[in-house]
Amino acid sequence: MVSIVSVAKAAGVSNKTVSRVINGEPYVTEETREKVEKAIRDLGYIPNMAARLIRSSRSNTFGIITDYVSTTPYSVDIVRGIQDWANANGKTILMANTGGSSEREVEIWKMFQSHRIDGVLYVTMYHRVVDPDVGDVRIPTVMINCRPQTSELLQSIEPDDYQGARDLTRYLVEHGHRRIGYVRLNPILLGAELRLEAFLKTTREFGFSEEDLTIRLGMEGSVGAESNYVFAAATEMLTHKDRPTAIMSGNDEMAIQIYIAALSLGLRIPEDVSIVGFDDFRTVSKSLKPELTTAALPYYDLGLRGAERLDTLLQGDESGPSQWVLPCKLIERDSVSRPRAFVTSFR
Amino acid sequence: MVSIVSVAKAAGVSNKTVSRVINGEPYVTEETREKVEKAIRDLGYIPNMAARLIRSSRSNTFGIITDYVSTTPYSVDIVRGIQDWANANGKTILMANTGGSSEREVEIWKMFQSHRIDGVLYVTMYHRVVDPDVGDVRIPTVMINCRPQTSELLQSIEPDDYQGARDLTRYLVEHGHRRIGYVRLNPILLGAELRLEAFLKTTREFGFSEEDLTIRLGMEGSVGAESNYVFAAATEMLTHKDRPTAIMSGNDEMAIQIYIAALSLGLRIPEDVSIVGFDDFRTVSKSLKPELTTAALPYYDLGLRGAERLDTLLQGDESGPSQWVLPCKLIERDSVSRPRAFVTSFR
DNA sequence: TTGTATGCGTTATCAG
DNA sequence: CTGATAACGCATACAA
Repeated sequence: MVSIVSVAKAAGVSNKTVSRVINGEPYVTEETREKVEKAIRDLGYIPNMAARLIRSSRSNTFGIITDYVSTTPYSVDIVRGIQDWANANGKTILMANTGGSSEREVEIWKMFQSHRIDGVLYVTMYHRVVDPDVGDVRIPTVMINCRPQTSELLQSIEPDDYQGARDLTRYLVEHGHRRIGYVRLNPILLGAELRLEAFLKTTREFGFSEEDLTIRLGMEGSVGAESNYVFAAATEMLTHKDRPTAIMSGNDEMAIQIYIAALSLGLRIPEDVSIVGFDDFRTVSKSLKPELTTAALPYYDLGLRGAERLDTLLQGDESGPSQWVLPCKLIERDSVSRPRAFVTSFR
Repeated sequence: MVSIVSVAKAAGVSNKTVSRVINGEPYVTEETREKVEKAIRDLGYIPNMAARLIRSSRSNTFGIITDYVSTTPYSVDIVRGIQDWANANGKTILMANTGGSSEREVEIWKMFQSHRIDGVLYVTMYHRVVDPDVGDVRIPTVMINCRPQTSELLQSIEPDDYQGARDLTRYLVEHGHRRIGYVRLNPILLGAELRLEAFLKTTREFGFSEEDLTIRLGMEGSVGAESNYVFAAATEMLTHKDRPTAIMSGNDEMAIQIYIAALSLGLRIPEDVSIVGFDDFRTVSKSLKPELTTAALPYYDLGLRGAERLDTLLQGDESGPSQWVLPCKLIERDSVSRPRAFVTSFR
């Protein structure tokens, strides 16, 4: 393996001079610099990070620890956001996932420690509360898409499920819907509660009563082994005599079943039923016809900002909120129109 | 930072002895070993990988280089397979993705080199032919889900799209379908060609003629910016007077649109049209009602086997085929039945 | 502007 | 079985 010494020999200078050139330090003649650079090119020298790290206790490496995120389609964008930031800022990424095992998690923290990682990004697939199993390892950490159970002083950055659901609800109301169905997410997810709460509160603000709302549970059970009631729930809602003119789906994935239920009953979307999703999971939201109006979870930004935040933290800047929330963006597509009854009665 | 020397001091032995214990080398008294292990625990010592690497030029680290894989829902399972293998075998994973940029790719190879990575897993999101942009870096590499353009001696491991499509076609034929529609994948994907070829050849073997088959292009254009004709193509097929009794979809995602097209036309699935997908992209295939019969791409195994293969390669074992293909598994669910006309005519 | 000596945490050598 | 010491590739202090 070609080292700094061999380059020095080839260029006829000392190792320190080579080091200067590599690290762009001043006080090197243009001439010397060129000589060294040529030698580097000729020998194909590439610096050895490990050796560098051993001296300067900054590895310029971030660790990503995930639960199932790398396993699942949803939140990979978080990882992409992190990677892009790391790429742009010369950091390396070490990645590992726990698969839900607490033992494995302790091992991972040790592994991170043994690589002298500068900081950790703790990422979860679903927006949820977690209890990191750090063992006795202590590395600066930013939590992404989750918040710590214990109120430890861990920084976190999360999506604003509440605001997203509120915007979606308003959007429906402003389109004239007065009977709205709601298919709930699995209650074990943080988003389930936040989104439902926003829906309930917002409709109440608009003067809706209990009878205007039909709320059904779509899924329950542990992640990966859920019971799925979405199709049945949607079918039931839509066959009711006072059926809702719009349905709000816990997420985009569940909206597939709502579409199918509606179409199977001969209902047209959006003329007979408007539908909105949540997440903007493109594979689904753009495959549905008409394309699905939904709220985009700020996954990519969560990753980007999280990495950025970790970096400022590492530079000793502890200012800023310890819990940070990023807004969801309403994506208007074609699955919502004014309800027919409503349009008719106001003509 | 607590080092091997501090442990040695605490245990009252030499650093080499500590090293022996850590690496499980023989020739250490049980008594000494326990003394050392206690010191390690007490001090919370964790080995420094960087320092270790500097001596023993094996980093025990694999690099994963992806195109857009970490960006997309599809093939994350490949990464999971790799991670699981790495985890079970004490390897660390360094991950980076090119986002399609060739410049970036060269940088990544350099970065890998500078970390003295043992080997690289080159992973693509879609099954395709690639031309790795290695620069002048040379690291043992296994390609996953893709094959090299130039016939360099790079090992590759790929899914058997042909066999998967053949099995699916047979399945349809064996269920009595004699008029089959086919919605093609984007032709820039390797799978598009292989799957279509299998479909054509298999139907021919069963004595189908051109008129029995309706083949339409579902998507085209560069990845991420495709033109999408699936809904229109399916609608057209299904309104034809001699409409197919079954449709084979290029993949599961496209099947969403086929479902919607069918249902919008008042057709029932599978009674009026049977539908099969490809990929077993669960989020979709299990959300569709009836659940989608499809062929599962062996993503997880691709990752697992790929990592395993790279490891044997690194141990100097060059035997085995340079191109290895893993079968797709037919996943039988509820979107296929015998065609009504067929059943009737044989009663 | 350049070079020399030393140390980082580990493993390897070889003598005890 | 155990330990003293060198060596890995680089950065840092200090000297020239």
